Formats: sequence, C-alpha cells, structure tokens
Amino acid sequence: MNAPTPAPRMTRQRREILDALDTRDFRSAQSWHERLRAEGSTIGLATVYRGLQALADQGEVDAVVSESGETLYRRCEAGEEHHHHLRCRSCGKAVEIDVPEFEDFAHRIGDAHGYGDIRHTIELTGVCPECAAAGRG
Amino acid sequence: MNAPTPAPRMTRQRREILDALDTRDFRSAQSWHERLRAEGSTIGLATVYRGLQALADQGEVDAVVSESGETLYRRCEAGEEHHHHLRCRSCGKAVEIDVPEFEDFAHRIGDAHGYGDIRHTIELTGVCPECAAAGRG
DNA sequence: CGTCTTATCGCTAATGATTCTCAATTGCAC
DNA sequence: GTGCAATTGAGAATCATTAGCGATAAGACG
Ligand SMILES: [Zn+2]
Ligand SMILES: [Zn+2]
Ligand SMILES: [Zn+2]
Ligand SMILES: [Zn+2]
Repeated sequence: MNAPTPAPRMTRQRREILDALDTRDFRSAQSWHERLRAEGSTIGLATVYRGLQALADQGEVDAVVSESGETLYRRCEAGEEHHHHLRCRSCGKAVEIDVPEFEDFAHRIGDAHGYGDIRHTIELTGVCPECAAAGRG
Repeated sequence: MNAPTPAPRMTRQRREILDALDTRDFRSAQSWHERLRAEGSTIGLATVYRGLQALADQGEVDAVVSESGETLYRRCEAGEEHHHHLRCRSCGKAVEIDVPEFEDFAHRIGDAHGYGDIRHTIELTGVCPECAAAGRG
C-alpha cells in the first residue's frame, strides 16, 4: 500500500557530498556547494540541495534552522538516534548533546494541554573557545 | 556610551498592529498583514514587517522561526520574561510554557564544552484539540 | 558487455519570504 | 504653528530554496 521507495542511486555527486561533509561543522547548502566547487567539483547547487535533503531524510546528516531562517547541515555522528546540538554561531562547529530529562517533559506538557503529535526543537548556540579566542563572536 | 535610542513614535499603523495582535495565535507577517487589510486597514506589508520586528525587540511580541524557516509572531503575554511555547502546527494557537529544568541545563552544557554566550531555542509543536477534532492535523 | 528504465544531473527560470529605496507623510518637541 | 527626523507605502531588489527540463548515467537484466 505504500509508495515503493524509489531506489536511491550512489552517484559521484552523492559521494562528493558525503565526503565533503565529514567535518564537524554546520554549514548552509550554499556554503557546502562553494566548498565543493573550490575543491574542483563541478557539482550543481540544486544537486547539493537535493543531496543534503535526501541525506537528512536518511538520517545521514543533521539539519537545523538557524535564527535567520537558513537551513544548516552537517554530517551526523549519532546515526538514527534522536539528539540535539550545541553549535557555535560563528564557525558552525557543533557538539551533539543529549537531553533525556527533556524528552519526557515535552510529552507531558503536550498531554497536559491536549496537543497531539508533539514534536520539539531544542538547539543551544554559543561561541566556541576558538572563536572566542580569535575575537570573533 | 550607548547609541541614544532613536525615539519610537506611536503611529496609527503601530497601533493597528498592536490591536490586531491581541489574539493568541502565531502567524507570519504576511498573514497579519492580510488580516489587517481584510479589516479595512491600508497598512503596507513592509510596515507590518518593520512593526513586528520593532515590537519583538521591545519584547512586546514573541517571534519564533518555524520548521520551514518563516518567522511567526504573536503578542506576548509574559512581558519581558523569558519563556517558550507549545504551538499548534495547524492553526498557530500557542500556550506559553516554562522549562526551569532546562534553563540551568543549558548553561551547564555550555560551560562543560567551553562555549560562551549561550542562547537556546526550545519549541514544542503539536496539533491542538480543536484542529485534531476538525481533522486538520 | 549491450540495452533499457528512470533516478539524478546541472542549468536556468521561478518562487516566496523578507529587505531596501525613496518620495511623500506625519509624530512631536519647541 | 514650524521644522525635522522618524515612519510609511509601493514597488524593486535580495536571498535562500524549488521547480522545470533536456541530457546523463546508475544499475538491473540478459
Ligand atoms: Zn566557533
Ligand atoms: Zn529531543
Ligand atoms: Zn490548532
Ligand atoms: Zn529558556
């Protein structure tokens, strides 16, 4: 009864994206695209957007919406597991964190108000030690 | 030492925005603009954007970035106080919530990783009872 | 391998939300 | 009232993200 998941193909571009993403920083699709081109890739911008979204759906990459509304991506290190981040607003470097206390709390609050299908967003941002030292921040 | 706060003026448009905002729902600037025009106002879209931002800065309205990246506003009921929301993804209705446990946690995590100037985002979204009943959701 | 199907590419044009420009207004202090 | 900077409204300009489309090339099969 379900749409037969269209077979995903491993293309050169897909590989390039995955490779580029092996850092620890959150960056916009445009930013990843620039980096790829800078490294000699001929990949197109739309392809980077498509690739990142696909990878995000598979849980291969994390996606967060910045305060300004852009979507930032980076390779995920926790796999499928649900988690959150502490991200540097200046350089994008992030640490994955766990907020077990909150996971329950979220559902309790939802129930208390009769809201169903609860989803939550928790993002911590700050300025990392390096950026602070460099005066960016 | 500070920039002399440019005197804010109470204009007809400013008042209209404030009045329109006295509901409990989160809506986009465009949505508020439509509503104002529908009520007969001749206010311009840019003015609504400017007004909402100004009000958000003064703490008169809450602003949140939706999952799709648009900014949603509504009149704040908690005044200056720091707080978070449980918002309906379908109709925008929201409840203000308090997460004392988390407030500390956020700073502890930040310190633990050496990140400074910690900021956080916590948003709960779900489907409110009305929307669930109406099958929207 | 060679063939065939169609997911994926890369470009470019199109969206959609938000911001900027600028002449015309209009709070509001004096 | 006057004067002037803050504010407005319409439309152009930005910016990130998508959609459309002909060209490619994964990958299944034989
Ligand atoms: Zn940093
Ligand atoms: Zn969580
Ligand atoms: Zn609702
Ligand atoms: Zn908080």
